[in-house]
Amino acid sequence: MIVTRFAPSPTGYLHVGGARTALFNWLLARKTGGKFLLRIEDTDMKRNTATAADQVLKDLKWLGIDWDEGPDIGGPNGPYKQSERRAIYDAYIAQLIDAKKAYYCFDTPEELTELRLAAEKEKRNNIYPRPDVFPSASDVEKAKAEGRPVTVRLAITQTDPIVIEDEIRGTISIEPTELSDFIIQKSDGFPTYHMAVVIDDELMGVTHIIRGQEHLMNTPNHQLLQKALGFRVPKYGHMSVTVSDSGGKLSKRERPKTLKKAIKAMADIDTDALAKAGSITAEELETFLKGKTTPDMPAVDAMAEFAGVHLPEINIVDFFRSGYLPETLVNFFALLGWNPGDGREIMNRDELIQAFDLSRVNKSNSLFDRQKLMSFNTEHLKTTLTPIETLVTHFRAYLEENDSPVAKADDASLERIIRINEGARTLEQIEQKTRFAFLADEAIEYDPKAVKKVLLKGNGLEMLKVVAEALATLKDLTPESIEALLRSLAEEKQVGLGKIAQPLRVAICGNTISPPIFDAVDMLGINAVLKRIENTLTTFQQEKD
RNA sequence: GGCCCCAUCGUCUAGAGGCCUAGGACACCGGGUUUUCAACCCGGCGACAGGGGUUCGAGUCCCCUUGGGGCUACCA
Repeated sequence: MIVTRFAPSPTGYLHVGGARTALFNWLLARKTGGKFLLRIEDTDMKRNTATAADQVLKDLKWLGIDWDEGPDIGGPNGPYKQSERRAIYDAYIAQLIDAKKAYYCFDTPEELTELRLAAEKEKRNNIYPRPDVFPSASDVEKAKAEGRPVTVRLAITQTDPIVIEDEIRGTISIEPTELSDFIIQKSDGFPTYHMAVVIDDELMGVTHIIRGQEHLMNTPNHQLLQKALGFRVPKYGHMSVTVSDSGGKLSKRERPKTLKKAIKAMADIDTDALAKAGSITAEELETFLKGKTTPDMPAVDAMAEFAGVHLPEINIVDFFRSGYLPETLVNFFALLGWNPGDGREIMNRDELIQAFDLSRVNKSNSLFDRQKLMSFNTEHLKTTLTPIETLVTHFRAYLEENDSPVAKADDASLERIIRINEGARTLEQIEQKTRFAFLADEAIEYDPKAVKKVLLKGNGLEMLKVVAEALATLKDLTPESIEALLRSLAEEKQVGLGKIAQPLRVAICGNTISPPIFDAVDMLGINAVLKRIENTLTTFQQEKD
């Protein structure tokens, strides 16, 4: 049975790269009827945060990537947090030391830096100088007494090339002379990533490791470790990386970078208010704009919202907040470096699982194209692709996350809203087009451009009066009856429907963008419609005169 | 610098030596539809990085060059 895993280190939100890695492992497991494990790699005590681990789990769940064993649900090979597996690692490290396959080191960080600098200067690889005689237990005591750090390194004694049979890249061979004895236990007693990952994958029965290209050069080390410990070698597959369409790596830094650029371009922004919006001091804002410091993510997000800047989505939550569907992301990520080979692009989860094949994964890097993502979202937003109940659930979650007034609507209304907005690109667009119906009549904000073009120029206001009179006589209010009424009105007045619909639209929505006008009127209800027309007439009649 | 990986339209890609006059999708441009924004329909633009081989025949195999990426930590 194929067993795959996703092993994030909890240092922040789940990002695009991590989600893609998780997805490929998950697809492989689901396709083959195998198991998919989740393991938290929290051996770096300096970087981990407890909430980050929970957030990663939450993000995966939102994407619909589920696991068969993991920190929250347990399993036969737990615990699934590396910080809770210390005893296991210690035993294997002791085993390697006893067998003289690993040895203690007592170098200070300064000494190691010196070694590295010397190697750089001489233009050679930084290979750690292995002592001829390995330090003994008493040497360890002595070093500790002197206050020196104690670490453990693996002795690399193999002379044959290390061969990686990569499921994606084919055979890769590396000379052992390129490899340095690396640390397997840190001075704080924790194993390094290399040690922990090798032991866990063995003990948890992981058969296939699909990971990013950044791990390719770790693999010889891992294989050496497996050999030294008498473990089996799992199958490896190293995926290409995905880079951002705004240039460079798809990294967290993109959001602050974009914000900084946008703020600098705004000549007349109130910096004090901006700093306040981000809950940072004016000084902090200043150093940020000078490029010296970077505020934390919540501050960046808050300031972006204040300034009305759209930040590039990097983390999975960013896509959620921007109104993308998890179905879209899963579909899109899967196609970044893989394709079914039959030309299909828009696929749901089951189709992806059905079609997935490791041998069709590409080797070349790809660019994250947000426009294509948006087009995918448009497709997944259609009820022909995604069940309406699913769309309603996602829409409600989106509305609640963003504190939208539309969240007041019941499920039946949300369903209707989604249906009449078929063709929208994101949930955000649907929300923007619909929120007019959930605001107080007096809270409508008129778009000056729309007012000028539709109401003040020409006879927009007169038409509005006519429409109001006609609507007031309408008995049963349905989109169909409204349509019939407005159409006959247009005919009677010898004008196009637009001459009637547009003023009405601006009157009830405040701008020229709305769902189809008949639905918009119906949704709002006749009383509110008449009230808003009246408000509009009184507000702009004088302005025109 | 060293080691490793990669290379087809702007982007994601199809392509397993003759099915290639290189196909699709997104984007872009033009047109249609239309009560707005979208969506939708039709059409168009547009690529084998360069150079050597191998072969009757190369986008496909080999080599070199160039370009891009990754790694080079007591981070994962």
